[in-house]
Amino acid sequence: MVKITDVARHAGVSPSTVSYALSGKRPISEETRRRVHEAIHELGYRPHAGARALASSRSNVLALVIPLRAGIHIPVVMQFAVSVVTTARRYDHDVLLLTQEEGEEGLRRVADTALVDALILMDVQLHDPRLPLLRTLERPSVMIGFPASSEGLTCIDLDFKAAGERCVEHLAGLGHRVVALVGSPPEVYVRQTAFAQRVVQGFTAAADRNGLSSTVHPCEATPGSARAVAERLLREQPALTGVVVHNEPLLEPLIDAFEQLGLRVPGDLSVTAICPDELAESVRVPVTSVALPSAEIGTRAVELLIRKLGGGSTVPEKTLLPPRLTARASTGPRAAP
Amino acid sequence: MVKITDVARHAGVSPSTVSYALSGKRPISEETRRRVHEAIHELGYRPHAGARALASSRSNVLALVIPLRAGIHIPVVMQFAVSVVTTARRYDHDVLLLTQEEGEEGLRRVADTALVDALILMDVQLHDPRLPLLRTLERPSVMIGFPASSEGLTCIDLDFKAAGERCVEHLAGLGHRVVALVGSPPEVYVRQTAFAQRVVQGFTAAADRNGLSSTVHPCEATPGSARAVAERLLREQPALTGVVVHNEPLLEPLIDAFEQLGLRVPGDLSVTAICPDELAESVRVPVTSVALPSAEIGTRAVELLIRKLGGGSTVPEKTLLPPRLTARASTGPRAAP
DNA sequence: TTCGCCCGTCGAAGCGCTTCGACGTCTGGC
DNA sequence: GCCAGACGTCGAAGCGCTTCGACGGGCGAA
Repeated sequence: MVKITDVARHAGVSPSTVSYALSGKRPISEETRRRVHEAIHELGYRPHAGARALASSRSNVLALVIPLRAGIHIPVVMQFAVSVVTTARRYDHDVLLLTQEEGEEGLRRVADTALVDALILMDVQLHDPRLPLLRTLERPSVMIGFPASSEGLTCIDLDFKAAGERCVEHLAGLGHRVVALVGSPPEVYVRQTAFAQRVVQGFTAAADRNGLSSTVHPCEATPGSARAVAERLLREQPALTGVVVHNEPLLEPLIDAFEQLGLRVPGDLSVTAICPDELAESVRVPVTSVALPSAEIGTRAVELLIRKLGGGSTVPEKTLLPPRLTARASTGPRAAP
Repeated sequence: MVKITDVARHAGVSPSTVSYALSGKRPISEETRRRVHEAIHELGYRPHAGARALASSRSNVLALVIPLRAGIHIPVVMQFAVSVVTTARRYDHDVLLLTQEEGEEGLRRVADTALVDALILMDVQLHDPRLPLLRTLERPSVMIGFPASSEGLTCIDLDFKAAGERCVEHLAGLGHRVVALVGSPPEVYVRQTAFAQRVVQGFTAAADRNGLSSTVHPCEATPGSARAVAERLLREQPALTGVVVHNEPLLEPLIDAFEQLGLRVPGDLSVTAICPDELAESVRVPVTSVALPSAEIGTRAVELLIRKLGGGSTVPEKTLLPPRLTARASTGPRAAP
């Protein structure tokens, strides 16, 4: 293994000079810098990560905790993870993958052993048991999603409340008067996952504000339940003409179910969703949707963390990404009664 | 930060004794071990990962390289990653996540900086450009999938050739004489991804062996192309009664397409697939399938790596998991002509 | 011209851990 | 009863890097 002393000797300087030439933490003459880099290149030198971490108390590794529970859409998690890794690399960091399963002990382990410099958590619940731990940990963290109290923590997410509102307002603007929200599986609400509840809040608030009649239906993510909920909606709200879907796997089956029940989309029924653009576009009838910008959230989360690690500047505790609605083929004006 | 000398002092022993009590690399008396563990617990001691890595030249971290290219089924990748992380933890290792995008440079970086002890690669191609690199790297690796020549490397995967055969034989056993394979998207073959080709080989070989008439159809993973390929199959092979699907996202749409074209599954057409059990069971008509055991492959891959790291025992270069076919509702005997 | 200061570089002191050799103390086999 | 060897522990020497204080030379200000 080639080490920093080898490089130093080869370049005719001291090891500390090599270190400074690499980190830029002290001024080094152009000439010396060049020789050092030449030596590095010729010898194929790579600094030893462990030694570096020990001496600098920075591992340049971020922890990413991914959820693996029921009711979360896997591709979203994956896209998110990829965006975190990609962004981390731009800032010269790597990403350690942890599963939610390891729980608080896992967080404490990677933080306390200095394996990682900072943490990113997904799938935050309203009263997440990890919250107190994160506050005591001496390493910065960013959470995707908002707990009930984010005091002293850093959170980022799509503004799901505004997203729910945005969908309703889009429908209201098209003249729809009776709307329904087909939501995430019941267990997601039971766990009090913040984002699901906020969609409901926004949906309901906007419906009330606009004088619409509205209902909310948590729903399993199976094709069978798509059919069931479609039938139920038509039975209970015969005048229904607008639907908001916040349940990725259900989107396509639900539209199928409505059409099989004789409703044309968007002729008889306008459908809008909160989901990744990619999904909204791949449905048979492209769906008007508020984008779930997982890649952007991932990028922003990493950037927040890097700034926190950089010290100096403080970062905002809350970052809410404004919803962006794209009108597609699945929504249209309410047919004349 | 509490360090090993603190623990040593608190337990009334020397730091080396603490180290040995923890690693078990030298005999320590029961009494001393107890005192050491008490001290560790009372002080909340956690060994510093960097220091440990530096002194022992073992980071206890594995690299996992995930693909993010088109044509691979995301949930499979995710399930795989989760199983790798979970298994790694059982052997006291963590997992660093890399994207294929970083390429060979990424592998070299994490290996040469001693950030990781070993590597797991997914989505291996027949003539994968990373092969020569892996051979020169001084760290062990395991590949998911088989390149053209695996000389000197360690590979593991489902035996896709046997899986293709198994599907055909199941159909042949039910009396079917004309079969078709609906495969992965064309780009997967163009890239010469090993597993896709092996399915074709097995499928064709078994069909020939059994005297069946057969065709192969690479296919995009979009609902539209499901319809298209279904129509084409019926047009070109009117006597078709057996289909093997090796394309996860297409499975459900394809069955839908066949039924919309007036074919009952399994009445008129028997369908079998190579896909995760979970998917096969969630389709409207549960599909007879050869399981894609991503979780098991992940587990086995980690275990191979751990054994390689342990030195001593050598591991097999090739591990082929035998296919396991589960008969479900989508296949039945060929109707009397 | 001289003083002070910045620039560029060096040497040495760790960072917290593992591991090697050494050493005293038992034990058991002959 | 003695020696070989195992057992249990210790001290010290690094692992490869960063960082701190120091220092000589050059420059501008006085």
